[in-house]
Amino acid sequence: MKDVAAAAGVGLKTVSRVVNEESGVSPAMAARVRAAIDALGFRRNDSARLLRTGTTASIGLLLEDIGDPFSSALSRGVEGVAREHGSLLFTGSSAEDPQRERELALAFCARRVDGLVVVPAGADHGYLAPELASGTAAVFLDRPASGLPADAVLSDNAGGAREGVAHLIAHGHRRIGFVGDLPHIHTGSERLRGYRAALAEAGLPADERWIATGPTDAGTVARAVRGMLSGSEPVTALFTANNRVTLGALQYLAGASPRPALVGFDDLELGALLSPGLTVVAQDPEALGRTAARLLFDRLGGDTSPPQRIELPTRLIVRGSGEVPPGAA
Amino acid sequence: MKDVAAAAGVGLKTVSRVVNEESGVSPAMAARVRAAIDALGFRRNDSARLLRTGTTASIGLLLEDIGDPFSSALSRGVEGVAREHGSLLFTGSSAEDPQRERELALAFCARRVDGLVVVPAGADHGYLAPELASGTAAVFLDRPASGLPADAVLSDNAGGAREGVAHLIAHGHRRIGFVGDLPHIHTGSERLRGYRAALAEAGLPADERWIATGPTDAGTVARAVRGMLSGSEPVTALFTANNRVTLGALQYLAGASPRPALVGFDDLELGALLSPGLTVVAQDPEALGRTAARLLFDRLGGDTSPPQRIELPTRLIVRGSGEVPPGAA
DNA sequence: ACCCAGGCAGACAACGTTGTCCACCTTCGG
DNA sequence: CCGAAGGTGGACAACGTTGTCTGCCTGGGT
Repeated sequence: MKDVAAAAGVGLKTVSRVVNEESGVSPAMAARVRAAIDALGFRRNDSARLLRTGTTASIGLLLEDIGDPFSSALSRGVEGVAREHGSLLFTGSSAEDPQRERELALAFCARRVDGLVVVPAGADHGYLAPELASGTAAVFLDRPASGLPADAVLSDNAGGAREGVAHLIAHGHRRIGFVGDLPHIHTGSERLRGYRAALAEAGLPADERWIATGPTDAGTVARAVRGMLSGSEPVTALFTANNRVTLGALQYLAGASPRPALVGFDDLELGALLSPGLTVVAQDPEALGRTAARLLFDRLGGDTSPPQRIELPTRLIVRGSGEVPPGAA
Repeated sequence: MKDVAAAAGVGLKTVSRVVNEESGVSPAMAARVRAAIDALGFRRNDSARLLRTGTTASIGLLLEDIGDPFSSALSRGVEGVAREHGSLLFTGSSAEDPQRERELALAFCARRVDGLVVVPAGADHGYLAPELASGTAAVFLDRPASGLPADAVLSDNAGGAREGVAHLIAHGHRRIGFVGDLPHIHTGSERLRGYRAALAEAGLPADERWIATGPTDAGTVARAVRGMLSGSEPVTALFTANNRVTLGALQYLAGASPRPALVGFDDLELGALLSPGLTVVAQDPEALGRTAARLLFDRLGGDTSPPQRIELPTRLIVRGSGEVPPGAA
């Protein structure tokens, strides 16, 4: 910028004025400065600008795994809103590792992002308290924060799971397996709660042999499903509590006959094209992302009302996998 | 930082030394400084630090659409490598809009990212020349840059398409439709080239009625497929040139009987579970992302060899959709 | 012709950090 | 006991930009 000023034979501040399109510069002078800018290939250094002005026009998005369809849909929602606000987006994946989550969140804060949207992996977010105190906004997404009063945008996990399981019960299933996340993951425990609620409402027992909460890799899921389908009282239906579990179960069950009925939480890209069709409890991850980002920018805009918890409804999409199985009832 | 120095009763530079774990500070003093840091909840401002040191430890990733499974897999690959290098990741989606791509790229550069990984949407990347000249590294991903000598990491689009179409020909198909991207998109035209090559090798004509290159939304794809399946010489097989087209075609064809044979470029999450199974030409998007990011960090590390074009192989995954259809041959 | 007002340009400090340089104090050897 | 060397802490400038303030110059009004 100094070079530009020298080249154009003007003062530093005049160049700044031209770059920022401030009034108070004669057209002739502005043209001369612009010519110098083009000649030198000058670009304003936004880092310095933002250091001076105190804002960064950027937010951090902390996901579980950017490669997962659910995360990437969240991401799309957040990005759209960030764009509307002229904000750039830092993205990072925690891979469900609390330590990694913390490192990334603090790295974002050290860059002085204006705000954070966090899909929490860890169990304690107290480490963010100093950051929030110093003015960084934060909204938690998909799961609430623990140990910190903060905004959260969630799906109706328990309600959705309950509806999905009730759908299976309505079709005559009495022995329904649940395969889901580790219990310390909020969405996993909420969906399990919904599962139990649906069984309780129907007066059915919740046999612990039919409940698997563990890692969601394909192997673990396959073992869990195999276990539930064998023995003296095999399940006739499965409720799979997230997209990875559903996928793992479908892969294991491919070609199995008779295939147990299956209802999954989260829709899959090709869900409608499978035969039999895949009934799911669908979330709208893009809307989740948008809602969280809007809330964040509201906070950045000065909204100081108490922390909110926004719960978005789920939607049961019935695709005909609820047939009464042979031997049920 | 000033406050910390005052609170600890030491000089500014001493605090800096403690924060950066430099030698030359007595343990007692360091402890006193650390106590003050904790008491005040101080965090180093990396923006200022990076302004002073001249690096930013961040790279920009410019995608077509972060919500697309292909893009998000690229993203995962890039993120992993960035993490290894201690770099943070700016992400943005161009939505195939050249203007938007340019805005984002320049915004990243104004933030002085160390480098860019770009999935190009535009036709001319000359606007990046000044940035590259001033030291920003750039690697193009999935499609090459135009009007700029720069590194590119691509899939073997033509070869993969050729293999996929040859597979259909080997199974007796003579009238094979091609549904793909607009011709100005590099991957689209390369895959079309591969399609034509396979036909030519087999001595088959390439009827323009069987070639559709247009937007890839479900409606357009459905219309194209319908057109190819009607008339006096309907196609007996389809080659769908990317994941969105494949999805659109599958949705349109759901329940159609007899379903034409289908080979798609890009694997789908549930591809193996469809019946009939979906044969695809699979790319490895995560490896594409990793390769591009590695190349970028090589450049940042001082590699000044001439621009490279790295082409990753594709892999034909046969899942039994190549049956000889009635009336073919 | 003179004065005042207003528009426009430039000097200067500051954002928060790090690199350079210097000064002090301690300690050890002669 | 003195001198020198080494180790430790602090003052200052600079990174590239913007906000504030001052001052010049021009034009119009009396």
